[in-house]
Amino acid sequence: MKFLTKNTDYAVRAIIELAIRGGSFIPASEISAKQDIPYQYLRRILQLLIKERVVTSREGASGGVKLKANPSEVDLVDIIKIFQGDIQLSECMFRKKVCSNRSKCVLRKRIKAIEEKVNHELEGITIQNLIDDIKEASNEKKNNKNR
Amino acid sequence: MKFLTKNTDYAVRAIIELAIRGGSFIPASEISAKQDIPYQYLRRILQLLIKERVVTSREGASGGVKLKANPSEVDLVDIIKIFQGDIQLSECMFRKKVCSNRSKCVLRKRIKAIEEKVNHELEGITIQNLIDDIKEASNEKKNNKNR
DNA sequence: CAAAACTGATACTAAACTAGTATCAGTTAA
DNA sequence: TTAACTGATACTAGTTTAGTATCAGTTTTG
Repeated sequence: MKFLTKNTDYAVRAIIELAIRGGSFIPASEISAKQDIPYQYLRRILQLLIKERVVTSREGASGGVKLKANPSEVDLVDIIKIFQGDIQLSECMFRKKVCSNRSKCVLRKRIKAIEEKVNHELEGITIQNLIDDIKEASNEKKNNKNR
Repeated sequence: MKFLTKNTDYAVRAIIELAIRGGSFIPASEISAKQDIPYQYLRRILQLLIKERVVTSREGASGGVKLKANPSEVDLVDIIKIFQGDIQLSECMFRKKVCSNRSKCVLRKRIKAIEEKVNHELEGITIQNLIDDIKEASNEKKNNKNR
C-alpha cells in the first residue's frame, strides 16, 4: 500500500524549494538540480501545479515558477489530492446492486473510519510545518556538533 | 489512494463466509456464488490463504476449504499484509545516497507518524469484529421493521 | 535583433500492478 | 468409475506510474 506516489513527493519537494527561495521566479531546471528530480518529469508536475493555481509561472529567459500563497497557507493534503485524487481508502466496489451482502459493507465502514482519522491528521500539515521540521532537524545537527 | 485492493476485499469476504459457515469444508464454488466473487480469481486467492496457513483445504469430492483458527484470532491486518504487503505509506525512495536533502525526509517522517496510527487502528480489528458488525447491522434492520 | 533561457502543450514508452480467465493434473467421495 | 473437488501455473487486458522527448511560443539579454 503506497500512500504517496513520486508525483506527490516531487511536488512537495519542489514547493518546499520554492518556499525556501522566497518570492522570485525559479526555473524548473534549478529545482530539478537542487532537489534531484528528473527535469522533464518535474516540468509536467509544475504544469499541473500551475493549472491548480498553487504556483504561478513566467515565460521566457529568467522566467520560472513561484509559490502563489504563503507556505503556511499551502496544505499538504491539497497537494496530495492534486496528484492522487481524494483520499478514499476503500471505495464501494458494488454500487450497482443493493448491498445485500453485508460482509461487503462492514469492512468498508471500518476502513472508512480509519480513513477519516488519516484525513484529520493530514489536514493539520502545511508546507510551513515541513519547513519548520527541516530547520529543527538542522538545529539538532548543529547542537550535536558543538557538544 | 487505494487502501484495499479487490484481492484483499475478496479474501476477507471469503474468510467471513467460512467463519459464518462453521467448521466444515466449503468448496470454492460455493463461496464464489454466495459472495459473488469470480470463481477462478477466488481460487487463486484461496490458494494463497492456504499457503499462508489462514485456511486449510481438503482435495477431492466434498472437499473445500475451512478456517484454521477462530474468527477472533484472525486479524484483518494480517490478511491485508498477505495481499498488499506491509503497510508502508511512504518508502524511502532515496536509500542510495545519504539523505542530504532534508526536505525528502521530513515528509516521510510525517507520513510515517500517520502510518503508525493507521496500523494501530487496524490491529484492533479481527474477523470476529466484522461478523459482529454484520449481526448488529441485521438487528438494526429488524428493529426498524417492528416499529 | 538574434540567440539563449525559459514555459506551454502534448505525445510516447517501459515497467509494474490489478483483475480476471483458462487449462491440466491429481485426489477423493459416492 | 465418474463427478466434484483442489494444486499449480500460464495467459491476457487494462490501468497506473515513472520517465523521456519534441516542438512551439515567449521573454530577457548580449
